[in-house]
Amino acid sequence: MSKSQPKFRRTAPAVRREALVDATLRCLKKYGHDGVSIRKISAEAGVSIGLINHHFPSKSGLIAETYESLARSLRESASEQSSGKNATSRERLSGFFQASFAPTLADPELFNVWIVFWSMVRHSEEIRAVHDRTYDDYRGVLESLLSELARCGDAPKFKLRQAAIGLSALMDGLWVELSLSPATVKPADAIALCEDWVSALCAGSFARLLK
Amino acid sequence: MSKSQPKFRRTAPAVRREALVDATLRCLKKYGHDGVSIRKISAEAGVSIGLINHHFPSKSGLIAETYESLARSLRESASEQSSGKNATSRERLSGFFQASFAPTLADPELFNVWIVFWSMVRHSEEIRAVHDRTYDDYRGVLESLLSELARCGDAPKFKLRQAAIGLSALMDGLWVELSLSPATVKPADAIALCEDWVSALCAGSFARLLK
DNA sequence: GTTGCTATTGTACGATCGCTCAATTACCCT
DNA sequence: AGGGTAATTGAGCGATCGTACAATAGCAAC
Repeated sequence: MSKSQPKFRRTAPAVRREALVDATLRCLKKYGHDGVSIRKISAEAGVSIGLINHHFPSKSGLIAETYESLARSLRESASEQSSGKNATSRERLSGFFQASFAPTLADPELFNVWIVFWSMVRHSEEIRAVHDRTYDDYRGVLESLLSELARCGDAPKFKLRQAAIGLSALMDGLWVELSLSPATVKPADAIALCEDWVSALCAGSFARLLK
Repeated sequence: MSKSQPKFRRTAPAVRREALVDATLRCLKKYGHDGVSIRKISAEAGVSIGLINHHFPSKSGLIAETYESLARSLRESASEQSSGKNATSRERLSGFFQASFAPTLADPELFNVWIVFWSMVRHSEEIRAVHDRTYDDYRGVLESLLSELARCGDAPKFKLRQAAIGLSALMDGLWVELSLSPATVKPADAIALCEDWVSALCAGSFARLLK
């Protein structure tokens, strides 16, 4: 009966915070909205109930940080597939679509996590701030990809921001349908619809987007 | 001190159930996910805690019926604006867009209600059944509107189902963005993007949708 | 006026919730 | 080796949750 094992291990706050954020993400995937629970998250992380409030001011603070972390992770995953050096702007967009609707990102579990964040935007100031930043960044990525189209002469001049709003809406909507109705909508359908949308943009078929 | 007022009034089950469904909808609008509470709903309806479980087998049964009721209501609202007798198929689609993004339907409160339903699709069999039925109906309305386009010769032959999936995704996504980022996306933008999408469809610019 | 049916009430129960805080103890530093 | 720091624990608080169930009472039928 020697004291071979310490009861717990002290960890640098930054590391612990990240571990708690990871556990939160796993909980949201597993339980959906019911996963937003200090008790479930601490159990998932293998720590005591009290530790979370030592590292985070409140539950919503932890959720907000998880939102921020996941958004960054997804943005990086999708972006790295659209950053080929020797690719045309159109090919980069295709890569972005492929990555966005690959099983890793178009995952029903991830959708459920996102739903939890969306449901908190209206009532939590912290979450809304993260959402606004996240959505700006996302639209910015799309604007950047679309602006290359116009610059390379592949498309007529169009209203960049409105186009990005439209494309992000199309992608978001397809992502929702993929997650909620996987039997009806397939990833290949989603990609085809996005490709067609870009083709129509290049063809100048979106009259109200031209300038 | 005469017993002028009865303590409560007995009501036909069908009427009471409808009143409870209405109260549930008001609660979801007010409190979002926190509104999914027997106590809050019964307070909103002005009845006792126990009455709900007398008329509904469980909480999720009540939510499912509220989902069904709201979906029907929204579908009817949007459809009646697209049923002009002396309208072209294109005009009917425009009416559908106008109605769908009017303040009454593109309401952040309604979005929050919808989010609650979406968040329950994965873990509740009852809710999933309602979702599947609802989404089929919605896509059916769009397919019907789009099929007129082709029939009237306003558009080349295209894959009806895929087109409906694409248009419903675009509309859903725009509806999400309108609700979550009302400062960035305006109803007029949403309508314009939908109109452009239909125009591109009529122009045959969606190569992957043609057949 | 009386009876019967049942819609309705409201208490009770056990579970879970977020958060607090004093006690504990792992680990770095000298 | 031993002391100081602070990461960690876990019991406890008050609140809320969904559901069960026995008691109550509105209302229609006779």
